[in-house]
Amino acid sequence: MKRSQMFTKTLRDAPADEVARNAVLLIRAGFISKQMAGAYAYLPLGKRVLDNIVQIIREEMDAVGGQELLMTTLQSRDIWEKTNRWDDAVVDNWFKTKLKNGTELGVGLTHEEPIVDMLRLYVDSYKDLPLYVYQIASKFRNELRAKSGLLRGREFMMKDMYSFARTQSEHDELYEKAADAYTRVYDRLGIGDRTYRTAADGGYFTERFSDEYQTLSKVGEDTIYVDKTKKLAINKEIYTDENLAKLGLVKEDLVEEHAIEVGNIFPLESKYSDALDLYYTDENGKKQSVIMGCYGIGVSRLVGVLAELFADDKGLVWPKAVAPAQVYLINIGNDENVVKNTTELYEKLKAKNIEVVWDDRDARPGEKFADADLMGIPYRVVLSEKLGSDTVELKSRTAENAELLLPEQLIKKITTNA
RNA sequence: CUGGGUGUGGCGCAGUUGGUAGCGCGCGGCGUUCGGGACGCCGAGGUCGUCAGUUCAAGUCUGAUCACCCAGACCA
Repeated sequence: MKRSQMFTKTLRDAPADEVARNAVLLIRAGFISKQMAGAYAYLPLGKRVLDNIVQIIREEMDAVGGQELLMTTLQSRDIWEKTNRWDDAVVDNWFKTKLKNGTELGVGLTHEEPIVDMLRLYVDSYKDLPLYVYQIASKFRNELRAKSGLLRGREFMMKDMYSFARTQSEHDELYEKAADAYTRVYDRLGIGDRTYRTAADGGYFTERFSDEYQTLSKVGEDTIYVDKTKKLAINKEIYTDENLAKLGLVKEDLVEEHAIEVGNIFPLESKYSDALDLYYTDENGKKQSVIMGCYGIGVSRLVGVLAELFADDKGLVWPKAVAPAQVYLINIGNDENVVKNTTELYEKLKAKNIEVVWDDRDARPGEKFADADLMGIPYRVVLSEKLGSDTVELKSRTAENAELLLPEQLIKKITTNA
């Protein structure tokens, strides 16, 4: 993509109505645009990051047998009444709307009810189970207070998966398989080393513990106690001697940390399946309850988490796995040969399927460097008269110094490291 | 929802005791520049969040309202 054709621009000043680092940087760099408190539009660069994260999650869910589908945002009231989750006194962050004829509808804040209700048509026999289904879609929650940029919005992108098992032990297997998939997702996103599986309150869903995935960060809303050796943690909300014993954690090994919840998984037992009449017939012709689990990842929140975590005083620093492009290509000056060589390199990189933003604007070097840094593209490549016609300069976003290479060496280096 | 704060060209801000709006960035033109956000000259762009009121006169005072930010509570 040529920079001169991108419709977004970078901003020198931070927006006045944002304080959160993730929002400030993402807006300044032209990745997102605020529509209202808690609702952000994704501009081309931000959309690419979001898509890259989505793709990683999709691959890992598919790898454990997840089947992707897409439910509707509009939800009918009656199924939510069956589980007693329609009443605003019970679930207070609903967005609700009405049909012209007055019928009340819910705007999807989660999808247990509609998914279970829909599956009644397809799940009859023990032969139809076990099953994982998931979707990646927008969720709407009427939070009393949106805050922290992408970390807590009213409209956000979420991956929600649901598992359906015949027995508790089969469920436990599915649950752990999904947990492993979560670990792989966070590893691939570059936050595996600071993300902990964290025992938490099952909340509305279950008497058992749920598991949150918490990424250490000083801006996190949650307080957790981490056992770094065991790679486990416990949320402050259930931090009692009794629970520590249950989890096999020892107080002396725990460190208090702030963290951002980047995922959570819940054992649901048969709470929803029973309430919505989803049963199966076993080998003996007997009606049995379906044991469920649900598994959420805040996809758009992850964009914010990565922006928040991987940034320096110059701007964003994307991990290669999610960066909107791998290379920020810069020609310095408008010398005929430099432009010609840059054009050739640009075409070569594209031919190798390396995503590249070419800053072809008639701008001064400092401005191009500043934008390359602000946008956080992993590699910066410079061509100039000074370097001569067969030399290009490569600098990684996190490196202090640049190195000089031949164009072919550059391509080789990027393709092997990318 | 409770408490605190903020709304003035596209963005970031200033605006004295009420007297008809100004700066920086950005934008358009010309010229000089060209390895870390250059410089000069010229130019376009604002019913001061909205509504109502006080006043000869309101960006400035009063009331209401909307929006946004922060802290807390809330977040199944």
